[in-house]
Amino acid sequence: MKSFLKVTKALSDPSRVKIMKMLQQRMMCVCEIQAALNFAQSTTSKHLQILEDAGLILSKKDGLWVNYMIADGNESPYAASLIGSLKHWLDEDKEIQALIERLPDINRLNICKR
Amino acid sequence: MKSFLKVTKALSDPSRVKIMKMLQQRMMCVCEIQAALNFAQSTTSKHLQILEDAGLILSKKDGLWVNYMIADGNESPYAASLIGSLKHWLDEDKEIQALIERLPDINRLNICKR
DNA sequence: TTCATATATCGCAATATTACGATATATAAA
DNA sequence: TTTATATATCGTAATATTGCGATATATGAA
Repeated sequence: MKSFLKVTKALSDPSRVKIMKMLQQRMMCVCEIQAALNFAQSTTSKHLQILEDAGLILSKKDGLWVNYMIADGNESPYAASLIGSLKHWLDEDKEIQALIERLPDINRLNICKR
Repeated sequence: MKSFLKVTKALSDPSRVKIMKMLQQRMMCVCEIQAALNFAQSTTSKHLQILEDAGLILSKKDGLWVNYMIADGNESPYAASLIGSLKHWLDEDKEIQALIERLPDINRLNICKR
C-alpha cells in the first residue's frame, strides 16, 4: 500500500506531473527543471526527491550536475505502470505542450551559474 | 491535466484505496463502508464524493440507500486505466486482505439504523 | 403530516503539503 | 587551500487535506 501511495501522491501534484512529461523528452539537471518551472531551487529539489522516492525517476551525478531521468520501473510495479501510461497521457494538455515547446531553449550552460 | 490529477489525488489516500478494493468485491452503501472503515458518516460520504468526482466510482439511489460501485470508466480514461490496474494491485496487502475478509459480515440490515 | 433513517453538506480543529529563503554539502577550478 | 557552482536540507509561513460533530436534505413509514 505504502509504495502505491508514494506513486499516486507523487503524481497528484501538477508540477511533478510536468517534470515527468519533461523528463519523458530528455534527461535534465535540477537547474534546468527549475528554470522550466520557474521555481526556487529548493522547491525543485524537493519535488525531485518525492518523484525519486516513488520510483518514478532516478538520478545520476555528473560532476556538479545531477541528471534526472525517467526510471526504468524496477523500483516499483506501480511506478512502472504509471510511467508507461504517462508516455501517451497528457500530450494534448496545452500547458504541457507549451512547456515542452520551450525545452530546446533550456540549456544548463546558459541557464545556471547563479 | 485536471481530470488526471483528480484520479491521482483520489487514489493518494489509503482510506479511499481501501474503498476501491472493497467495491471491487461488491457494491456497498455508505453505512456499510462507514462500518468497514470505522469512520464517521460525514467522513465516509466525503471520501465517496472525491472518488465519484474522479470517475472512479458511481452511485445509484435505492430508496434511502445510496449504493456505490466501481465505475465503468466512461467518465475518465485515467480512471478507467487505474480501475483496471487496481483489479490485481494490492491483493497481497495485509490490511486490505483483513478488510475484505470482514466484508461478508458487513450487511446494511444489521449495521445501519442509527 | 409527523417521525425515523440514510446520506450529504457545513464549520472547524488537527495535520500534511507546498512554497520560499537561508544554510549545508559536494564537486571542480584557481 | 580558497573560491565558485550545483544541489540538498532545514525552518517556516501559507495553503490544502482529513477527520469530526452538527445540521440539512431526501426518502419511506406511520
